[in-house]
Amino acid sequence: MIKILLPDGAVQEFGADSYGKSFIELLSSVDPKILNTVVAAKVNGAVVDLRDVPAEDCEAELVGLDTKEALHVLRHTATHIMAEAVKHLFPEAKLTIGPSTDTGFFYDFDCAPFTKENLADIEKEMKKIIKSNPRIERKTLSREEAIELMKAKNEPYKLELIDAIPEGERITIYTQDDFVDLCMGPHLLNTRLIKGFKLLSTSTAYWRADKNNASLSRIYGTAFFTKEECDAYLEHLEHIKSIDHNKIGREMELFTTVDVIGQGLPLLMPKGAKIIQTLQRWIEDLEDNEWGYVRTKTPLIAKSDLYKISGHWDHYKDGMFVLGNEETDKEVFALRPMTCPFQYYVYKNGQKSYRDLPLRYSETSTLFRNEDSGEMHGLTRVRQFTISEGHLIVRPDQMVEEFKNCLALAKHVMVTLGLQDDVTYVLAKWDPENRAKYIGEAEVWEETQEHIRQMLRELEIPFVEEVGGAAFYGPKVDINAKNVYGKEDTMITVQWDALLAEQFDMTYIDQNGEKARPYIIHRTSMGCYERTLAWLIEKYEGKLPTWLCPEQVRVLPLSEKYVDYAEKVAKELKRNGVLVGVDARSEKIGYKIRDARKARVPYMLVLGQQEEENSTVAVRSRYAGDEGVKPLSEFVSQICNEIRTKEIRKIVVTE
RNA sequence: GCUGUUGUAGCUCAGUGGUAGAGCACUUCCUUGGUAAGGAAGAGGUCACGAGUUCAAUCCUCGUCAACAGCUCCA
Repeated sequence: MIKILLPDGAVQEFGADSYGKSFIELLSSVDPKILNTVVAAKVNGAVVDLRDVPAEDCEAELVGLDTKEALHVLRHTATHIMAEAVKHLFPEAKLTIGPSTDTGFFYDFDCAPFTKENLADIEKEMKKIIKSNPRIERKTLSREEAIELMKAKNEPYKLELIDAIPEGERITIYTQDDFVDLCMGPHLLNTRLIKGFKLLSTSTAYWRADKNNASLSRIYGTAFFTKEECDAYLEHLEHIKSIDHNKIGREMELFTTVDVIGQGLPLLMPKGAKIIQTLQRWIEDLEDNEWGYVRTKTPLIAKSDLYKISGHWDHYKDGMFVLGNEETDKEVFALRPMTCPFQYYVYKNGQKSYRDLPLRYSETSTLFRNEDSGEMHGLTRVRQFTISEGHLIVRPDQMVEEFKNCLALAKHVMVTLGLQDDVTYVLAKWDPENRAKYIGEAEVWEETQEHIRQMLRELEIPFVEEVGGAAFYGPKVDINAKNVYGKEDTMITVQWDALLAEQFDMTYIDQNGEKARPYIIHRTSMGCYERTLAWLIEKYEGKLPTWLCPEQVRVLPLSEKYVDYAEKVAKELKRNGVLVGVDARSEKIGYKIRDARKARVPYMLVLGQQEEENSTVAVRSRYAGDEGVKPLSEFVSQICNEIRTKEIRKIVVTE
């Protein structure tokens, strides 16, 4: 019996006389109109083509146009149409792969790179094809037939793909017009469903994502069932561009880059530096005063000998900035890419008792990593950056509690920054299938991971688990965040390390008077100040919480005769720890308000509301609109309170 | 690191084989107490850097540096 759940909610059953018929035929027998509202079928969770013949004991639902799966089908078909258009215009282009993605589709061709003009031509050709509404047909071929076909079509990459298909798996091709592609499907029945599409960009990509392979020309595009959705998405892309930290961070004069200084070396300007200073002071005080950390300050460079002990010299030399020449110089130095061994030697100064532990070392640590030249991006991927790095040296019996506290601190930081809902906590585990990569016993790994799992639950932190992501010495928790383009970066990490203490011969004297190995926790509470700033800018669209703003209030005298008064007000605010600017220029108030908005200043005080000085001021808030007229003292205490409590105000976009 | 695009005034961008333009910003003066632009005048650039071709290069060629996008990487 074949059961199909129809769009109207009814279940249609088909008996033996319908066996061997495709979904298309079955649905047509019920009502041909259904085929205009569905694009695929779903059997046991897998999306299958309507051209498929269902099994005799099959239960299927239909994939309607409003589903995520349908969009993938649509986009997959769109990328085929694009490939057809490319083949029409550039017959020499060789096909490779062209999948749909969550936001659109792409196709990689082996041919000369495409230009913007090419893109417009290809789009035109696609429109022509869609309008002609070609029949999209599917054929199942034997391996030999498929090989012969692709040989005849002169598609070497497709031959390679056929080669990779496991023996016994069905090989299908889809055709429309003169276009043939090796493809598993499913695809649309009707190209006219593609009502809105747009080719977005070109780039290159390596064949099979391997940089030793041929460089292919890729075209990105997106497609929707309606033109409105497509337009809305394009608008969304524009919006994203307008909140990219790399754009508005420069506009807001938070940072800049300079050719002669170098790649990945942004300059933090006064406003950007102020924000980072605020973050840094907050974190340092928090760690030292409330979480029991002690501070170290260790060198930014060290002899190569140190890195030879730590293993970096052998495994990470390309990633380090080396000072000097190994061949000719007596001593060679390198800028540090991490702080671990430096803090280990702080620990190793003097014998430690079990009573000394845990020792929580923290350092606002500047690191240098010689990233590949194409990797740099704004403030998120740089060659010099500063993190609040810490190493906790603890007794094994203290490990769980200390690890949990590190997670709790990380959560506190995220919550205070208003970012807790935007991050993913990842428990990176070992891979039991690949034991060679890890050190230690399986039971210990499983036990440790269960400890961490338990901690995350107790702290009410939602998390995902990732097999194989652990460091070789132990599991870790990474706190990841996505930028506006959806790219994920690690913001904070807490790592369990029961191993390195041995490599560095770190010991303490236990209760029995014997030498024992401590455990180590590597952790950050603010992973990278530069990256965090970038993320804050994007999250708040440049409108940072007041306590982080480099300028929290701007005083705007309505005319020059209020300038003195404005300065008095500014002084009063400054005395209360508020970062304040005064705009004394004599242009119309409109200019001043525009400038303050451009600088994303949370509050504006418009002076001159009343004849009598010191009585009241008009308060405008970028976040909450016009707050009206109130006594200055009331306003001062309001904003001071807000800064003290690190209140995250709800953002109301008024621009 | 790879591929492509880009680099002209503080910003956004035009433009040309015969050593440069616009709008905004800036400065001065006038005007104006009120929510994104009142008027007038002025100042500003080795056209990223270096080499080559040419009588002549901002423009053409090559190299370098940097920015952007994608890929690849991220202990």
